[in-house]
Amino acid sequence: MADNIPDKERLDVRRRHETANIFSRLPATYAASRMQGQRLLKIGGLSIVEWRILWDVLEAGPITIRDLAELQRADHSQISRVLPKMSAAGWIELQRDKNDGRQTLISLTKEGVAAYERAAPIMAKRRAAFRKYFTEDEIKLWLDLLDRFDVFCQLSVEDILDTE
Amino acid sequence: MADNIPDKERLDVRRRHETANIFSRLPATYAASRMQGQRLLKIGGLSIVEWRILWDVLEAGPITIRDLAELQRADHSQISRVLPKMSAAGWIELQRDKNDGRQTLISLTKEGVAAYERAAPIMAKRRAAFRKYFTEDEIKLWLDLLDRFDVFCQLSVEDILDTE
DNA sequence: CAAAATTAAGTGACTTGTCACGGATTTTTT
DNA sequence: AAAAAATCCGTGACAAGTCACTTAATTTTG
Repeated sequence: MADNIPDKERLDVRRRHETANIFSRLPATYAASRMQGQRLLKIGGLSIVEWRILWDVLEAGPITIRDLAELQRADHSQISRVLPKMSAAGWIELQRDKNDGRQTLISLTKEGVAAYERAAPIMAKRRAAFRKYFTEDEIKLWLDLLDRFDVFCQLSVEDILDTE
Repeated sequence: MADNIPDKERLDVRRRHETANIFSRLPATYAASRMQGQRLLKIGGLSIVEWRILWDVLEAGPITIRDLAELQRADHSQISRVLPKMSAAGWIELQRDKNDGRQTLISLTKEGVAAYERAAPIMAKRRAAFRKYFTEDEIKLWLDLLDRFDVFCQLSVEDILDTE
């Protein structure tokens, strides 16, 4: 702690360390991406969670909450919590599955499709802009890193403690 | 919507699309990483925010809230909010900067160093495990992608809408 | 077939993260 | 030197995400 190195330099050193640490970078980068998404979706009056649901239901619906959560690699509670609001807005219809009474099937209404279509071109432009910043190969490489990182993140506390 | 493609296949198609979409992957991946971090820090009785603060203050302190936030690329409010609790726990000392009365200088107490040292070896093991999953070059490449993605995320709504 | 185990969904409680705004202090401009 | 602008920090309000627990329904097992 009580080094003789000037404060300014210790700050710079620390900044370089933080910059080179993937674990430090991820939260900030994801937050920035999320904020950008929120700003873009605000134009169409959607939240991120709503947008994801509309898109997935449009492409793969009618669909259960469970399957939606799996598609989005997210906890089902996140979806479950937003549905009443989306239903009240008239975007989706919820109906109990006749074959399996535990499940709820989500389908889009015309208003839901309209809500989707308000946001979709904007989000498509975002992806187009993204592809101007990164080549096809770079994206593939990145996805591969994410695949492997997902595996790493499944390591349990014991796995980590047993390292080395 | 009313395609003739079976539901199962549409789900698979959608899953592949989600899997290949960086914007879809980031939230899940970051969430998984954060959860792993939380589980590891729980052993030492720390939250993520607390851990980051302890580490940065140890390496670069005494330091202001502003500088801490900049190091972590996070909003100052996140740090500001946790400090009273950490001060009450006896880990840090807060004192108003004599040169600039707006600023608060954060420094570690002995108990703060002890709290850091309870978590540090565990987190070091995590980074060691991480380096077994990814080579030095891959990490460099990933950091470069993140650097460029950060630039992309700074694009304003207008920038995005002007695309193409 | 009854009992036990699993699964789907809803909900409470929490963490991590942002933005916006106000009050106090410092710095810059005129 | 006074006025204006900028900066630091605290706080309220919110979004996105998790886990743990409950209830209801279905499947599996004995």
